[in-house]
Amino acid sequence: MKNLNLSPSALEEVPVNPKWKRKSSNLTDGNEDNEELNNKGLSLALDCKFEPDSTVTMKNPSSENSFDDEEPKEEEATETCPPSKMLRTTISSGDEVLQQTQTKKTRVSVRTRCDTPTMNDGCQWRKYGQKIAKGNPCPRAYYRCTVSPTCPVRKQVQRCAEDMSILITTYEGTHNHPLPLSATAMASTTSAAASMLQSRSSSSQPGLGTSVSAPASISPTNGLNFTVSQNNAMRPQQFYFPNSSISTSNSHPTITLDLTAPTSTSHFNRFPCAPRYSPTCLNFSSSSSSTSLDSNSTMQTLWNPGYSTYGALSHSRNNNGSLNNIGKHPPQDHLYQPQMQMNSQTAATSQQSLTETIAAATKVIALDPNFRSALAAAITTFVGNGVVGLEKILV
DNA sequence: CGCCTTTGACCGGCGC
DNA sequence: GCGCCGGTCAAAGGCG
Repeated sequence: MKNLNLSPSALEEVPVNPKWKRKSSNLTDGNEDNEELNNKGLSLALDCKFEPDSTVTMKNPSSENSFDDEEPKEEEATETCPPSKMLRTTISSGDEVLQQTQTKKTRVSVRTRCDTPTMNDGCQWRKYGQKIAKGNPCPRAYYRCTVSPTCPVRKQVQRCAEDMSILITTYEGTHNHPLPLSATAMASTTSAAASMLQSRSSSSQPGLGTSVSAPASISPTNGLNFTVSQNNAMRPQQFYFPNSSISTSNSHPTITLDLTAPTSTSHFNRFPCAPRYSPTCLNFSSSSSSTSLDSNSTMQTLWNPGYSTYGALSHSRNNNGSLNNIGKHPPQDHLYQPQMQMNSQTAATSQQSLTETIAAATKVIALDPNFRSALAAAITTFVGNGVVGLEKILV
């Protein structure tokens, strides 16, 4: 069995620019906290496990095709594979597909409406390149996470060619360091989504006590449906991610979380009350430790589409969403959260997991109720009142 | 002065 | 083998 354990030691594959080390030294304040968190096992690093012996692979030709037909934008925006590539993937033997999955990093692409160059996800990024991608006049910017000099996480930011107001942020890799609370919303969600994507190739995850009981599927309404069960004692949890997709590119399996306003009313049929969120900068900040998803205020602070407390702090000289003063303890940053917000129903279960071992909680962060809550947060932030509908879906 | 962004060059993968 | 393209590097310049 091969595990792609994204522990810090396993993440040395990314060359480290010496400059980052200098930079990291400036983050001592934050890192000290991080180290403390590490001791507490509160790292957001995920165990991304792949099960070679799994009979479930990434391929899902019918659903992918159906999706691609309905949302062609994804191709140019998130490097979704062209038909030829997809064919190459889908016709490959299971071993080959799996091999590719193991050797290629999973990407999580988030489509949002954002007026600013990048959305503020609470993490600290350094731009290291910019390219004009084919098929899109808007340049694609490349960022590295600079919170930790060894952090392998990278993100690509690009405007949608069809709609300049849509910002496509693609995350790759998993943070190998604790994040400030303000960054955990996005990090957890993307990591969870990536893990979910990877879980599609795994029918079970021994040791985690969590399994994806059914492979994710693409709903007729361009949404992601997938079910996660835990410990067999927990009721299977079904997720629905509207406007989202999974793409198994030959190079990078990508999951796309489309958080933009519905381009088609059918996309949000499950969220009839969904308001059109503010087209302002996304702010993946959170100052809340609420345990209820039913609270609109909670969701408004988590992945707040408007400017909240953290957003005001982060508008420094680089408006790319990075946090120059990340180590200066924004009001809520000291409140590191091992868990994302969760609804009351899942709180008990997740807390039980936490009490077992924090390490285990870290591992299951993606497939645990955290996953649920993180994704729920993402959804509910943008659908606002739709949280009720989401709750129904999740239950 | 240190750190950042910018930007052209370079490299590797992939398709033809 | 060649060219295209995505991704990365690194020098140069700007900013606080």
